[in-house]
Amino acid sequence: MTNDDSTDDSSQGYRSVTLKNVAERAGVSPITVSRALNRPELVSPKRRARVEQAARELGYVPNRMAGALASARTHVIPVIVPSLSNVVFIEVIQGIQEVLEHDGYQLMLGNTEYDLQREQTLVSALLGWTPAGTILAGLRHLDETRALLAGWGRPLVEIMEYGQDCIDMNVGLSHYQAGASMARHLIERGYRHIGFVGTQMTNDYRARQRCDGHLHALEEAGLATHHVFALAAPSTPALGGRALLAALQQAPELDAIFFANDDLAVGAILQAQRNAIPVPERIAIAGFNGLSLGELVTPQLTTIVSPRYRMGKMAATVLLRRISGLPVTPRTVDVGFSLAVREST
Amino acid sequence: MTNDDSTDDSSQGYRSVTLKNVAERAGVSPITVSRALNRPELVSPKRRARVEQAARELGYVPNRMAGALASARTHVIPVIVPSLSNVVFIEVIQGIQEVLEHDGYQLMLGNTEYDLQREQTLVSALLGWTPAGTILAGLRHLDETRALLAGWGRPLVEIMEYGQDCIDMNVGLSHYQAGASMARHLIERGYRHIGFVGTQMTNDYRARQRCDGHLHALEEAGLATHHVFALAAPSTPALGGRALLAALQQAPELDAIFFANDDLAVGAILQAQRNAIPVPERIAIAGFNGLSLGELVTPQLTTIVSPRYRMGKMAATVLLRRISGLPVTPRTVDVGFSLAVREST
DNA sequence: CTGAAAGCGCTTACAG
DNA sequence: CTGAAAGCGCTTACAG
Repeated sequence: MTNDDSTDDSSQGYRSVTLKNVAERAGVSPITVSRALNRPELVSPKRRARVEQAARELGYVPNRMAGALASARTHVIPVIVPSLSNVVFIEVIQGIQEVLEHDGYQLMLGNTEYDLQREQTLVSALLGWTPAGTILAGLRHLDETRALLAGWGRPLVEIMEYGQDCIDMNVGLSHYQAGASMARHLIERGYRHIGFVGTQMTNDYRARQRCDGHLHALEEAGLATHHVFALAAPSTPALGGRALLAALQQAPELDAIFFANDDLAVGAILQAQRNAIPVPERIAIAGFNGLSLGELVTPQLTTIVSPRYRMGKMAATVLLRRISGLPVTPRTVDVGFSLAVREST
Repeated sequence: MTNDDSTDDSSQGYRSVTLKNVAERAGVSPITVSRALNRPELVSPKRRARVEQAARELGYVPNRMAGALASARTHVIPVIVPSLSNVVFIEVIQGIQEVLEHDGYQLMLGNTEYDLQREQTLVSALLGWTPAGTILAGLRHLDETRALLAGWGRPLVEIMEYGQDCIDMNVGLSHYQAGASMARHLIERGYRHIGFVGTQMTNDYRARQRCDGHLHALEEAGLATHHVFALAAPSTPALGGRALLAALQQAPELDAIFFANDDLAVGAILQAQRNAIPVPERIAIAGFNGLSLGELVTPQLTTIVSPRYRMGKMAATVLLRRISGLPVTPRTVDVGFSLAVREST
């Protein structure tokens, strides 16, 4: 069923109920309608009621484009992440969304798929919405992107990782330290042949940072550091399972594997179970993220817990503070991480 | 570090490079700039080059608000879903996003949290962006919402479920039939005391439809239909595990449980493993969705596979067809489902 | 192929 | 408390 009501609807040239229509119906000027709707305290109760009724009767929906253009301000916040397949980003987005929505801001989602060139295109397109501020995953961007954002002059939060050199504000954690922390745990437990399995490490430089931290810790302990397995496909439990088997075949001396994330690690545990490989006796398994699934598998997964939801909320909160002109100090926040030692190591 | 460059940046009254600025720099009229950027074939190569260079030098980003207002058309598509915690919606969104982005449309995300009143608020707010079309999860809405959308006059696709009474277009599957299909499978396998476990069934009426279909099939087979466990919290594997134990305690005669989704069912399998409850010998377990994790757990999960990603792509595709004025027949598509019989039943 | 004029729907100072 | 005027940055016919 198509619908052809009220106004002239030529499918493209469709124009809906406007401020002016409401004004006519309420018998006031357009400007009074605008005020009655946006700053009701400035309008007499009587007229306000008339306007509100007229708006309701007409099914008036304010045109945000016009409002934004006239006021040179919007309630749009682009949020640009490298992936949606990873639950981690979903949780961050949920934290952000909750805060934004509470204050009447609309999230606009961009997905770079770990491609900095796509990020550049997205940033440039989204700035065309004259957003009030922006949230961007990561601290690494093309020079062009950095320049664009630096010259933009509105609040910006870079999230996920913590480091120097942010453009405006930064809320994240050190992936290098997280990697080192897990490696030290494995070393303390007595493992001596520790491998690392990651995916898409060329583009996912945060996973690479965890790997680097891990390698650094191994080196410090005088252990071999050449057991790094880098896979091309996106992380899934199934891939983790296959990677476990492949790694054990290629390097039977391995006694522990640190997976770049919990998706892979959980898959490895499930695969080990299928193949009757004792974990952690034959091979210890560790992950990164702290997904709840890790507590349900047997053995339960040792992992590093990152405060994703909280990071999202915090990023949105400092952004909105800056947007409303309030001071934000410090400009950078390390949300940290914690090591959850469970049964798999 | 804050940035204060170029233009006057009073943080709110900030205005950026405009068409006019580019025109001045290129030594042409604004209208030529607009054309050079939007319909380059209408402009002489020489001027076009001048314009493009000026735009690049100035870092010009077109103001979409102004463009939208002037042309009465946007490239915005709101996508409204009931939840982001559920991977299912993420996959649908990915499918949609891929198609939209390819055609230069921007997805605007709304999350109702299974609350029809919130849906109404969101729809009304998002229509203010004068979107080119809309994608909305579900066929049930408040009367107010239906009226608003029916009067709106632009293309709309309702997704996830298939049924009569869509407002404009519909791409989905029958949850009632899916539920019945799984129940019949369990009956064929010889199970006679079959329970159903679902969460938030008051609001998640698609889960309720699966339950209804399941109950109908049991009734047809002359089996008891009173083993329905409705939980209040959102679905997680952990909750599924707890629900399994609770159900077996309350109704020890149960020999099979159909979980409303794979999140719950996978958790139940993992929990059974921990508690050494043989699956399917003591209790058969089935799910709904076809998440890949179901193939990794032991025993592998019997489930119903829904084509989420494909549904998302299809919905976006028919929407864009309608937006560009092409005919779409039929207006409703049943994407179907398939029963994946694995080890857990 | 190029430009002057009008207008999209709203808000912002500015007067009353 | 209320309204007339100007303008936000762009595009759309309409003339040349």
